[in-house]
Amino acid sequence: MSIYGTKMTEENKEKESLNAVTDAWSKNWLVPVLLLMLRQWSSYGYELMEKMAAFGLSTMNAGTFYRTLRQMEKDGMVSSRWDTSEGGPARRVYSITEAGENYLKFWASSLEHYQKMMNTFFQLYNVRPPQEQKEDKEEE
Amino acid sequence: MSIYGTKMTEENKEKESLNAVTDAWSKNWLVPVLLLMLRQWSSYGYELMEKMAAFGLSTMNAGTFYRTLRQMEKDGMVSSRWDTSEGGPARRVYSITEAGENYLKFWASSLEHYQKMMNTFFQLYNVRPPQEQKEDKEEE
DNA sequence: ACCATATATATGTAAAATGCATGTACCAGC
DNA sequence: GCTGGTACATGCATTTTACATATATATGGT
Repeated sequence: MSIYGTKMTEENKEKESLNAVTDAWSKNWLVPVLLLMLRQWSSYGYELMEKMAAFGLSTMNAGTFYRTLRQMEKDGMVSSRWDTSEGGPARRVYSITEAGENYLKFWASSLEHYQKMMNTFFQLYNVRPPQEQKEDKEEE
Repeated sequence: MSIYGTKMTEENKEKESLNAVTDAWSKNWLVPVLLLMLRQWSSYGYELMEKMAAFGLSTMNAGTFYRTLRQMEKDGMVSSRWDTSEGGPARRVYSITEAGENYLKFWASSLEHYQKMMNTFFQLYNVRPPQEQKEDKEEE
């Protein structure tokens, strides 16, 4: 399965720059979405990675993904314990912490600021369709 | 650094994590906002930097800012020429290119996708206030 | 038993991005 | 001459990221 580590064969460049943008989004959303998931059920890296893919966030490679989780634990947003009850290799099961809940709360509030940015962007974007004034001088 | 949490000197933890998030936003918005500005008038780094600050995007340091512009030129989104007509040091004046316009167009369309993400986030965020189900197991 | 595959996590390392300080240069005012 | 503002650039150390690889457990096929 290639949820992770898909290498690009370099023939479709538009798609490439498209991914450049969506990847930037994903990077910002990774932590909050993980916290959202963990707020519902505690879970472990491999499963979270699959859910992220289903969520539409093209995850980075697995290594970085796991390291992100460990970093979140260092930052106190989640805590982890080993689970060997199921068959197969042991799972590191993460649970959201109080600090993680607070981070989510903060994230939600900051989205409003982001909403304003988006509105401002569209205002500026729609106002003047790109005409021939590129070679102007700037006034002061 | 720990984020927004249980164990921190509480000096100004909110401010710290707030900046962590808004900086991530700013980084994403830098290129599209620069292109928006250049679509209106060609301009140069120093002026663009001031406008960005006025725009509310806490810019990175000047060095990285200039490097970003040069990188945008390498990527074909802008083109530049020297302007020595005004007094003072020469200015590298940037103009948006066709590719830059296309990038803006793509950015605008991707914002719609982003809008959906925000809505999904809030749906999940508002549905279940954090109760005591953290210690659940996952089903299959 | 042997081997391939899927599951599950982690790390070594090189490349890329970033922050910070510093350098170059032009001009105005004192 | 000296200082300060404007304008752009680079050197270098730190941080972040991608990519490949390593470790370990269980299952199914031959």
